[in-house]
Amino acid sequence: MPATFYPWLANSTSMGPTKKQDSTTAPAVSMADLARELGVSMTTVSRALSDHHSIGAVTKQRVLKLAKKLNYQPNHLAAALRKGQSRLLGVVVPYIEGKFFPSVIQGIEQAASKAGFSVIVCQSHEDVLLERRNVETLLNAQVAGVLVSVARNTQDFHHFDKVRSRGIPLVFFDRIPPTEQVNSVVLNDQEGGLQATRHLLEQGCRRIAHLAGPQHLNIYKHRKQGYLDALAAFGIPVDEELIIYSDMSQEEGAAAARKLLMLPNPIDAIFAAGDSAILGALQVVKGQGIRVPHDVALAGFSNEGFTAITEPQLTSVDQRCDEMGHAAVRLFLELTATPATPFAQRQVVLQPELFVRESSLQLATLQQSI
Amino acid sequence: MPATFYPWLANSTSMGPTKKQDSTTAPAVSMADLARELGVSMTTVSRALSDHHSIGAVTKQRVLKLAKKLNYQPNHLAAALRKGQSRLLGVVVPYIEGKFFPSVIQGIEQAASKAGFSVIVCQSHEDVLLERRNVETLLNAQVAGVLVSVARNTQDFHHFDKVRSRGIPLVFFDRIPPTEQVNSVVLNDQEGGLQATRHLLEQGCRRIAHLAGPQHLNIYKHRKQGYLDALAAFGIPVDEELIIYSDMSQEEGAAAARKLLMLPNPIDAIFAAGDSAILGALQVVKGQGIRVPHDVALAGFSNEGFTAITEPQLTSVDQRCDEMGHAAVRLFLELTATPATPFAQRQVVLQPELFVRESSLQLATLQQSI
DNA sequence: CTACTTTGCACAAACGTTTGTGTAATAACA
DNA sequence: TGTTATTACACAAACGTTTGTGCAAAGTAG
Repeated sequence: MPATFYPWLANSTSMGPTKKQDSTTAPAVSMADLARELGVSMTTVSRALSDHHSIGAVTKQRVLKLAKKLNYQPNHLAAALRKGQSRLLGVVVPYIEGKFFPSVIQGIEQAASKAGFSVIVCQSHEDVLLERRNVETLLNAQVAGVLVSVARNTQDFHHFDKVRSRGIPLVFFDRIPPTEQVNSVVLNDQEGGLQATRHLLEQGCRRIAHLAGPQHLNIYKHRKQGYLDALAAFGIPVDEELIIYSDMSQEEGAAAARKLLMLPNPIDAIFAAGDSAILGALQVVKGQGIRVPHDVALAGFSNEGFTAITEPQLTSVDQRCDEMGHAAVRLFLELTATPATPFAQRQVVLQPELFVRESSLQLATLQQSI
Repeated sequence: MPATFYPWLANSTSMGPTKKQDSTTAPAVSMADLARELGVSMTTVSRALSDHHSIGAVTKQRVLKLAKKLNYQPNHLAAALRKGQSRLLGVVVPYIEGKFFPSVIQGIEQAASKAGFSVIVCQSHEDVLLERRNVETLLNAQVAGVLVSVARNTQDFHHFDKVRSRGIPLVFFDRIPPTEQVNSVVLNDQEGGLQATRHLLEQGCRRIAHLAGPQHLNIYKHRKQGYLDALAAFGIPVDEELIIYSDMSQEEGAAAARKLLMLPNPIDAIFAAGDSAILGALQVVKGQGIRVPHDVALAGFSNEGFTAITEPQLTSVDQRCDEMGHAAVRLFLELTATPATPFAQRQVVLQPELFVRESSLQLATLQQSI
């Protein structure tokens, strides 16, 4: 297939040879070209294209038509430079793996592109230093807004002050600064913990263990609180023996399960604050010949992809990842619309959704329902 | 916590009040500010910062020092505008889900940020129209390069001509245009198919079925070819009955397995060109009480996350996702370094790696090795 | 017919860089 | 001492937009 021809190349800018002698490089057509061709000023062209009221209808049409014909492509850089802000949206996440962050990014990209913004992503790799540098990078790129899920060990949040001080909308999602008053969109983790635990209770379980995550992270604290709330609602006393803390890894989930199964008073369910942990637990439980969900029911958190392919499939709380991306962008758009409000930051709380699967459907319940 | 103070705000630009009366907005310090402060020209400042040879060592030091002190942040937009190219790298992928694309993006982001580029991602959602618009968007953002994995149904590749005609490096990865001569980085799918099948043969399997994907897609064609090559290398005749074509979904994988298990002459292994298909097959095989790998060995392609958590764990060919991202960026960097070469496009072929797991480890072999 | 508003457009100055050219001063060489 | 390199910097013109201001012409009200 031969290289595409650009016939209009000959007509345009006949003043001297092109800058670079590279024959493959086609010059971009600018507003000046349109203005010259139409015999009007650049002002008129610019205002016609942005539908300014001070331009007559006929002139607008002439400009638009020629723009189409010459395939005029606006140089966003120049516009951004002049206006001091671009159509770019900066996103900082710890990493792009697993299910959660890719899905959120997917949601962000979708909503942003609908609003005419492009998304530029950075990873902090859970490193505050990198996170700081990412923010600088984004500011240098003159982004119109910054969406952040902070690194795990970030304690100092001063690098975000620069964003605010430049008047750039700043939205945190999922992982938000614990102390400060910020714009944020988070999941209602407590509600999620409540839903899962209540579901287990409704299935007839009465001795429900909880695999809890690091309590200095809000999400895990809230999930545990939901667990406690559900127990309280059913009038079941909390047995601290049944709450095991871990880093939520598959290995520690397995270890926790082993410990739980050795208790003299046997458990009949486990709710883990993470899917990896419940997966580890599942493997241990099955390995000991204990039937799931017949003897022990299981429920996790995050609704990871693998929950639908284990045997039995795992009940889990869905985090509404794409919805979180959408919400973050929506919040950003609202912030750009309204003038900067240093105080009165906005919070959006998403409601989780429990996906009930085999691992928590008690046969007893099934029989009852027949 | 009070808003951060900017004491130097009082000293700088004492000519009139600030543009906007927004007290929260801090002005960015520009090269002009540095120049004025030091009593030199902007030229000097600019060249000092970019380490130009025509600037004296002492002057350079003075400039650098003040830049640090005032926390000067270069406006990349302005530089990009002047130089006609930014430090942005555009990426177009079909979607950001599953394992593959997020991992590749992760690799791209890593390599790009190391080279001082930011990454801006777009999704085509497998839609040529969106893909086309994405490319326009990226061009408007004045990206320095474009990295693309084309949509499934893209047949017309003219929208990429614009990229080339502007002299912007264009690299395709994984999903590349079949007909054209392009810069690309792909996996050696044939080698992957060969490795997996050969492995099954070495485990003692002799009647190996193949779940093939749509043959109009190169990746699936190549994987099948690898399968055929391996059989040929072992002098085993091809039985067309054992090759089943599908869309590689879990459902069709299951259906294919059902069909295969009904053959009068029983099979002893299945190699699927995708992990979802082999997962479907695994479930059917187990459901019929057939032991894996004892009676039938299984191997898939992509090394998805779930291959390590099925029972038994699934052998699969790893696609070196992050390596693909790195390679794509490397290729882009090489292209920017060398002047545009319309012909003689470069190809990079990555070697896959077989991850052997339980689903293909024959007991017979284990016993032999004792 | 005058005074005032609206409409439609042009002029020119920004935005913050980069860079070709000019030009002193100093150094090197014959 | 005169000629040429070299060093170190300044001037000013770009890059492609946006936008405040100015200024006619046309419309409207008195």
